[in-house]
Amino acid sequence: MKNYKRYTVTSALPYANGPIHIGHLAGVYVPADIYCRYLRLRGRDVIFIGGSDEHGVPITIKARTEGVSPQQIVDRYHEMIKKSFENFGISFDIYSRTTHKIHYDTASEFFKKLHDKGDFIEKITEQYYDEEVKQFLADRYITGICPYCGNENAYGDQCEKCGTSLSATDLINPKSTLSGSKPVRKETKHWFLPLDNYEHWLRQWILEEHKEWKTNVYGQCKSWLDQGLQPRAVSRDLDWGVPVPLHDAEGKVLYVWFDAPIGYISATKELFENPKSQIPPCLPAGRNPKSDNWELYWKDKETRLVHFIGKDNIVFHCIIFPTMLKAEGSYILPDNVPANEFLNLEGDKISTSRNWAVWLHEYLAEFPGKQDVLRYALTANAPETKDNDFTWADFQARNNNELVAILGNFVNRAMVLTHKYFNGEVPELREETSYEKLIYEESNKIKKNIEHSLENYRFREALKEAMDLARLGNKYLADTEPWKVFERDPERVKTILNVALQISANLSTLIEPFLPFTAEKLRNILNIDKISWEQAAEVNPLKEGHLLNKPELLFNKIEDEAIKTQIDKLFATKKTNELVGAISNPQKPDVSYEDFSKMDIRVGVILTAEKVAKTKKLLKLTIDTGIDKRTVVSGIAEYYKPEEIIGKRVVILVNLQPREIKGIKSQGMILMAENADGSLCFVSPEKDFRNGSEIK
RNA sequence: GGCGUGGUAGCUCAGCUGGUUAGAGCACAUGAUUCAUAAUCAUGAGGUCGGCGGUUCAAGCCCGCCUCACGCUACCA
Repeated sequence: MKNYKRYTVTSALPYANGPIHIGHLAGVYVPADIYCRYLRLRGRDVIFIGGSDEHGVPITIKARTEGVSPQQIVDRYHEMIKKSFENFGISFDIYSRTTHKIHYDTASEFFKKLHDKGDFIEKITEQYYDEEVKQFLADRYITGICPYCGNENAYGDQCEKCGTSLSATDLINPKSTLSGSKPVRKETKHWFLPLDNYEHWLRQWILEEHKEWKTNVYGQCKSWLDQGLQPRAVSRDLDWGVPVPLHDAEGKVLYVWFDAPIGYISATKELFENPKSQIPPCLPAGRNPKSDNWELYWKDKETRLVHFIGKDNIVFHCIIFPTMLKAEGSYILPDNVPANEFLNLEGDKISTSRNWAVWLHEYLAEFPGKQDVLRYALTANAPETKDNDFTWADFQARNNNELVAILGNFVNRAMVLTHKYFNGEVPELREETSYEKLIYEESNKIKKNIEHSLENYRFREALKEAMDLARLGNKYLADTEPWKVFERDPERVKTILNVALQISANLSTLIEPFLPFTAEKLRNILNIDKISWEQAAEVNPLKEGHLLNKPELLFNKIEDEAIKTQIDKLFATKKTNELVGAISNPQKPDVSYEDFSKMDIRVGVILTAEKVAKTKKLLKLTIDTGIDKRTVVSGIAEYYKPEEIIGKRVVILVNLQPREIKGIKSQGMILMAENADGSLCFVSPEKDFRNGSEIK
């Protein structure tokens, strides 16, 4: 493996429209923090970059619905996120935000350079424009009638009623949500990054030169590359974001996915502009940027750039951003992108909108002083290779059976025994037996194992290995039984407790990346300063006669009630969600009888049914409508098997404009009832009426 | 439908280029022990390695088909 002089570590910029939850932590921030703390402990030159991603359409929508400005929204969440990260001990060198001026300048400059080099292609397309407020409308800002299900309030990108993804130009009677006026189509120009031109290079760079990337990352990249890349728009018509830095670009901003990763660069610049004021309180003293030149961290070949992200970000960090960097020309490329999978909560997907999450700020308030317990539980069960499940029962078990019983207990045993026999002074090391030599060897081996695991982004494994040192300590005490030996051979006990305390001191270093608060507490108990990684498990850090502080428990048991409270809270959320789901959609506006009577709805019967090839949802049906026998394509394959529904009596809208679907002309629409969960069922006449009977 | 990733002990996961009786942690059982937050230590039980078929002297690992989970993508009344 190449030896790098310095490290630039980034963690995905959280989107500033909501707080941080355990999914973000387990997937991105905890592993990134462990990695950086480890590197710092080893004295490596490293910067750890974070910040809020504050642009994009969802924030403008949230602002609009709350009747405040986008800036107010992002201010609120940025502060909240920043504070909870600090409290949780995520040791960013800087936690910046994409609304800072330095970011606007950096992103503009970046865009401008690519533009001037002719790296973009320009395309003119037609989009809706609101003449009243003189603005192009993002798809989300347009509502209208869904052409498929008739929902009156479909959004321009998606109909939330039937789940269909739409293009704004599909909507019937489009309406601007800004002014309520009818938008007009207008030509607009946008800039596209021609990813397809970089395909060959990307294939070589990823598929040939980075075979060591995690299989999920590598596989996802290969999938994208094999499907072929398309030019990607890097600008939007919007008034919230970094303005496109060109003369003819009024009302246009950089697409949030273009500007966000540049945020890593602008945050780095900001860090070096004013390093002193930026030191967050949670940063350990031995903080590390060893140069004062930000460019070294982004442009020097001897810098290792690592992006910690969740799996939803793979394409941006492995394909798009590297292409941007490559096109710009002066930047280095990521050496690795250790993307994690997702964390579920008690068996269900974490969901911000459904409030199905453990929110960091709430955890910190409800479990004060227990940052490390969550860090431990999330690391031990990190979704490194597949989606994992967080349960409160597991959280409790990790604390009680591992942190308390193995780590906390070992340290406490060594401390209590030393106070009991030697008044809290580190006793002298007398004659060492082969067992003590074995302990030294094993300790050193454990350290090497942790190093190897961490260098390869295997945090779960590394944590387990760190705990092995506490296990070793417990075993050592059980085997040597100092409480028995003391009566007949106190000299031997001196050696035993000396060694047990050395193990504790080494633990304070080896657990530091994972459990920084506990490491600090342990050092206080032992009354020692930080021990460097290089020294840990190499020399005995404690001097004979060194006075220890009073024993203090590193962890306390978490009782069932505390866990029950959390589970009850989630249960209440679930109940609320069910109630919300049970509320029927409000009645649509009145229609005239005339409008209704335009629809020709008939009783029909299904004659044949077959799956449409290469689709998941579609069945091709032949219906006897009483008028004729016709073909209808229906999206019900997830709920009905073709053979089950032949002969089924159904209700069909026969005069719906025919539409070609997957090359099949569909004449009409089968009426279905939809349940709250989106499942569908047929609507049939109660009696055996003849085909072609009209429904009125 | 296509592509990707995963399906190994009750739970969470290791298993390198195929090679002796498939491993670890937690949970469980038994024993030891009492310095310690009834914590610890030892031993043990527990697996047709998602299913079926194939290649091979030999497959958890290779190939084919199927199935389930998650993601991307297509198509979608």
